[in-house]
Amino acid sequence: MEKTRKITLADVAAIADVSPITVSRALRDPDKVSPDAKARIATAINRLGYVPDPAARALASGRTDIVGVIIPSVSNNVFADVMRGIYDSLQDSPLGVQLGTTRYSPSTEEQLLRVFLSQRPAGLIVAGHDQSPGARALLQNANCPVVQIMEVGPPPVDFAIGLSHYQAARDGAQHLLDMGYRAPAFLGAQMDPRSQRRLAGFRDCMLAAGIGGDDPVVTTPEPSSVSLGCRLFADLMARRPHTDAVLCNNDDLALGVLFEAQRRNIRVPDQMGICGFNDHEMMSAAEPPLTSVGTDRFEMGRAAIQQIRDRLAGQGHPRGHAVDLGFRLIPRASTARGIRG
Amino acid sequence: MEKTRKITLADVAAIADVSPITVSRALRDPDKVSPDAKARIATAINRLGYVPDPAARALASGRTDIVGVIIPSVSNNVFADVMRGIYDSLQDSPLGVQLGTTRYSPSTEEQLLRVFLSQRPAGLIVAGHDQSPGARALLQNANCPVVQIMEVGPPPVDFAIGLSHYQAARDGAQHLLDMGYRAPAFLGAQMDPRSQRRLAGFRDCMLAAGIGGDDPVVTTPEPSSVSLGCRLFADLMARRPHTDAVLCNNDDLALGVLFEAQRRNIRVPDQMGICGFNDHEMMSAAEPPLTSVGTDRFEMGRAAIQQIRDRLAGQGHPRGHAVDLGFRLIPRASTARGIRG
DNA sequence: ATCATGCATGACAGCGCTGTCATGCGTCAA
DNA sequence: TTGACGCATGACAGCGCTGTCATGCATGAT
Repeated sequence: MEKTRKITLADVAAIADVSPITVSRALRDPDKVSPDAKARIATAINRLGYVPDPAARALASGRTDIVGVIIPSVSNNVFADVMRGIYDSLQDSPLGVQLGTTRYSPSTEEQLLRVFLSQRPAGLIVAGHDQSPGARALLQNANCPVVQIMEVGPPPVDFAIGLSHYQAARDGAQHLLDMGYRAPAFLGAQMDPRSQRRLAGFRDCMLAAGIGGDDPVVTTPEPSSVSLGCRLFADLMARRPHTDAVLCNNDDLALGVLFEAQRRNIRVPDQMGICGFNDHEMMSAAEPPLTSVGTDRFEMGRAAIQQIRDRLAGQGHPRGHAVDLGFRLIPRASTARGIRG
Repeated sequence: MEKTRKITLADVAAIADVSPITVSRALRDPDKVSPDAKARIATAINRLGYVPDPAARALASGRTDIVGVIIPSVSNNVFADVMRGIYDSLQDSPLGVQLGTTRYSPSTEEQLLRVFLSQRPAGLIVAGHDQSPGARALLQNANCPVVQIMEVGPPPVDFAIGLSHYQAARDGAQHLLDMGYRAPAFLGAQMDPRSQRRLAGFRDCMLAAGIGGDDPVVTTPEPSSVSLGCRLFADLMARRPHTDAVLCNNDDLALGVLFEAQRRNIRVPDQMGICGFNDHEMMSAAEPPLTSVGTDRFEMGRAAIQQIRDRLAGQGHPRGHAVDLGFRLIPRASTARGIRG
């Protein structure tokens, strides 16, 4: 295979009969170049198939067009929706995404942050507010917009968009009580900080209602899955047979609970109420349709990129601002006790 | 906020009392530096918190540590598993991932490829073999390992790992016939090239069995979802009430079919057999558990990165090689007609 | 006629690192 | 003792681009 020499700005400049710097300007700031020169440059670029070298650009300008995205895990399908939002609002922008995963480890997160920052990113998107002190310091001093997604509550480093997981779970739990359930339990897998706060919301709701005594909580460090929902529900019923409803930390678990209940001929919603979290698309399709606390993951991703784009354009939300997207309890048949369909 | 000057190799070198080039070597090729110098350099790096500048490195060396990954869409949860495999085998490597999505458009793919290649990536992972001629030429001349994932069959540009979607679907269809179903249908959403080949496998199986006449295929350009599975199944039953089994193009659709069947009191598997594709984790958890054609998406991602790492180390599969991971039909209750559980 | 002004363009240096070649020194066989 | 060799280290130039400042020229006000 023939090794073709790399095509540079200078090659384009020679053909277009201008200086390299004019070509550079034509690409980055076309208004500053005469229409005539622009046309010649465009022709030359096409003819040569010139593509700018991002490394050289980054070195010379001290900036890149890369947005660093740091999430705990790609398998968690909450983040799949966030990523969709991110890619959606990346349309028609020169920005690219570099994705890193922390595997729920704060030290990995800090290290990743250090690597990403060394590339002088155009922006940074991180999940949550629970960084290590070192990571937080890095974010604080980052020379680019920083967006914390998923959650609002603690003061943001720069800008945050998300919801109160505590309140969302508390409302979900309250819904179970409102529907007449008297012994709700909580099912959770891989309890990241946001899950912890959801659990706290559940606990406070029960406390406020004067329901307590035994421990209605089953969690595990395993990653979430539908099968895990089946198993956790089985454990729960073995340990606490009088349970009449479950608030699940996510929709996968809720689906697993539904299947396991079907297997055991436990009638949903009459004998067992089920409420999920996030309102994944499948919840409405299930039989019976499953109640869930809806969150807008897509919008979190979309708005995060939008904020970065706005900031780069000198606009956007000011530093320290947070947007609470809220949540929506979506009551469905799985918690409609006593209501005949 | 105080603007701290960037820490460079030269700063580290000054403190460690060596020349910058020795620091550079200590980082990239430690065997070539004396233990004594290495120790001093390590101390200096820690003290200063030095992090190399990837842009400068890329410009000087003509290479980066970025692997470009080009997939159709992040929402397709097949790719979530692939990404898990990719991140898993990225552990303990200096490589990073830049992710691009084609949104199923060959021209977007070609453009993305051009952008990625301009960064001189360490490797490239692309989904499938159906690139535009231009994109294919770019891959052919890429100055890095190229891995085509998901599918094997056509000769790879460099290295390919995947399976025969035609054969996998054909076996799935044959399984339905083997279980005694006589009027199977095919349900598909967003028919990308791999889905097309699965459909072909289904059709050829039916043809070979002498089953035909009406058109047992329902597809749509919409992206796949569980709810869509419900709707497509409803359409199918309206149009072709004698259908007694469905081969679904993926597991989401299969789950939707199960729910819709439950809603209509259609007994699975006796009145309706259901077979999914990919064998997502939830299939075994469903009630009844759902038959599926299992594929190893995780391994595709894992092996793709491994191949790139091996190549960079001067090893790995030779150019032109392909690895067929195969598939496994996982028969479960959803197609166990006449067998009482 | 004169000069400040704005516009299009260009010259120059340098971003932080690495490829290449060169150097100094100790070691070992003849 | 001599020269060849391997090892650790260094000097130099340059990767492709952009920030900064400078230049040349036409315009319109004075």
